[in-house]
Amino acid sequence: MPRGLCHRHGADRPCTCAMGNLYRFVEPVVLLLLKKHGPSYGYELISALNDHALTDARIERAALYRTLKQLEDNGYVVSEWDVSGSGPARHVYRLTDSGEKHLLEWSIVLEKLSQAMSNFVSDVKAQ
Amino acid sequence: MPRGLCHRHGADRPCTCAMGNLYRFVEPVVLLLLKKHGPSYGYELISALNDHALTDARIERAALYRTLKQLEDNGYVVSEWDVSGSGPARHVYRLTDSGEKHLLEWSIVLEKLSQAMSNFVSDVKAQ
DNA sequence: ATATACTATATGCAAGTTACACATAGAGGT
DNA sequence: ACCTCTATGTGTAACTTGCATATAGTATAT
Repeated sequence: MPRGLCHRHGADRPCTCAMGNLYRFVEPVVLLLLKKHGPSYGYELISALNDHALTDARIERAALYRTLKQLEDNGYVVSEWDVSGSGPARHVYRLTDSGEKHLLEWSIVLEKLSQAMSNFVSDVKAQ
Repeated sequence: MPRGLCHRHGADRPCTCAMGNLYRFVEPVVLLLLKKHGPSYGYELISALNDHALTDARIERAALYRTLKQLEDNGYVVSEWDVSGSGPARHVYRLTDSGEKHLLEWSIVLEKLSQAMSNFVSDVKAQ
């Protein structure tokens, strides 16, 4: 990061920049974007990702490309090269059935986590 | 972890075990416990921590001791040694004013994150 | 006496993660 | 020739973490 020092938002307000990329939940958001908008590629996903991200941190390109590779290694997406358009070839990823299941699992995990966080916040406010 | 393989819950249900310790939000939960129950020490905190954790993952002792040290390095807690009881000395931590502020910052971050996750879950269900 | 169980704190390390920088390359405009 | 935009990746030092290990005080049973 380096952790604990945010260059983007400064020291004047709390932000999630001190959390790692896993904390930014890149994986589930990519899975959802692929489900909602169909097959896509890194360069296109990066802007959508920053619009739909769960935290206020900017998603690194490097993190996204590595996440996509990892998703493919795990069988959650499959990819092919699109050389039809002009400009550099696009590495296009498509969600698999396994990936859809994985998205639902993420949904369950995040629903519980959301509730737990909400309870935590109430607990803090009650003090 | 190793990430992506949960030995505790098996492969049959989604869990948060594949997330790292940062994901388990050890820091804010420790801060809240110290605020609610007053000064405490690692061995006592570890069980309370596992009861109040935001995720279903077991909090590692090593992670807790390192978190406590880090909190002290950042001025969010101060510590002293309690040698009054029987048994080994206890490293007792107490929340500082700065630590209370930090807890409130965490609360803001987690409130936003909770809402974002909740929206994400609705979005998944809408598909 | 000695074994073992519980309390309590902490470090060592291999494996994994990440923020930032860097490398590569196609196409279009000036 | 040079710049800009599109597009995909890798290199690496610094950091994080899961698991094992080290240390040590006290109590209870054998």
